[in-house]
Amino acid sequence: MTGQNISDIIEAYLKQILAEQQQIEINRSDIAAQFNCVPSQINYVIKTRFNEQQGYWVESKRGGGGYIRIEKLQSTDLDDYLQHLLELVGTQITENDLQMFLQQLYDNQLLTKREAQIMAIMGEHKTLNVSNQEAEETLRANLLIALLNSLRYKRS
Amino acid sequence: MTGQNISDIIEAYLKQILAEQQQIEINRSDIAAQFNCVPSQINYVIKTRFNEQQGYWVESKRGGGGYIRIEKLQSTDLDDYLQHLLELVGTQITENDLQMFLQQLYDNQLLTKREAQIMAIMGEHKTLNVSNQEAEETLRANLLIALLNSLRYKRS
DNA sequence: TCATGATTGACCTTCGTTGACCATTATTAT
DNA sequence: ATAATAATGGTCAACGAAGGTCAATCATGA
Repeated sequence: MTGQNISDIIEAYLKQILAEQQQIEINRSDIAAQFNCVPSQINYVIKTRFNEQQGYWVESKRGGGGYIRIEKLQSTDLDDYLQHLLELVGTQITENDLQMFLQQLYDNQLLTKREAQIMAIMGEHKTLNVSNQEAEETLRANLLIALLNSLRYKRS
Repeated sequence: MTGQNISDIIEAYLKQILAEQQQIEINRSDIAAQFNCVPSQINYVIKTRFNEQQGYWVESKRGGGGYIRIEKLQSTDLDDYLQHLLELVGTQITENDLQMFLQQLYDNQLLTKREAQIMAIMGEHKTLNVSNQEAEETLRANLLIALLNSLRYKRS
């Protein structure tokens, strides 16, 4: 939202295209030149903003005629999709990770905005208020897993 | 009341902007420099004068292009009722207690059926999965308290 | 005096930026 | 064919740029 840094601007640029295109294929050097940054910054943007937790699939090829392709994942089968997310969660997640998952669920209309906000608050550090960080992340993962499972089985 | 100390002055400054703006995004160092104080004083002001109890929502990001965003919340007309519920919660609650609270909230149309269901699942024994029963009930109370507080205000 | 709130600064965590070096693929010269 | 070379993208560690935490200290009013 608040694009002060280059990464945010590049993110916005790519997402604007992806809003209409489903997938995009870029040339790393070109984009880097266009936004006046080093090529590896593109990797940073992709890693932090277009990962699987956020619902994107990335493929690339090196060498002459190389490319980076970013694809917006769309769920054909709901159950497969949720199961896939469940696998991604693992046993521990950070507050930021949770944020990404919730955003994705909202984007895919599996949660309302309010539901996502409530879940975000449930997963906040200050809400959980446990001393041990490991325990906190485990607990947060448990909450998300329970949510995903509930979306899987109890649809109404 | 009137600003004798820097904290009051910074508070007044921010609230004056928020009187017209609904939300404000600041750069901690800039504000600190502007009021000739150390950056951490901004945190102090926010913590003591812009917390959730006082109807504000604060988000921040570190690193390059970081920010602190303060959002003014709109209190609902059911604030008194929610405060009353908050007093009832105490520090620990059982799964059954949680059920009753959620039913109340649903009956009063403060939660949708789905939202209540999600919250119930969050508070389940098997979701929280903590060994100690005291800890479990404390945690469950924390979740409910966070929910009630979030319902007290409306984000725009 | 003493309790409470305000101020300060040392140290920490997170996020973004950069560049050196690496790996893979396509093209061109032999 | 094979070997060099050019054209891509990938990784990673160092550094810089925010904001966060916490405990010590100071100030003030009851």
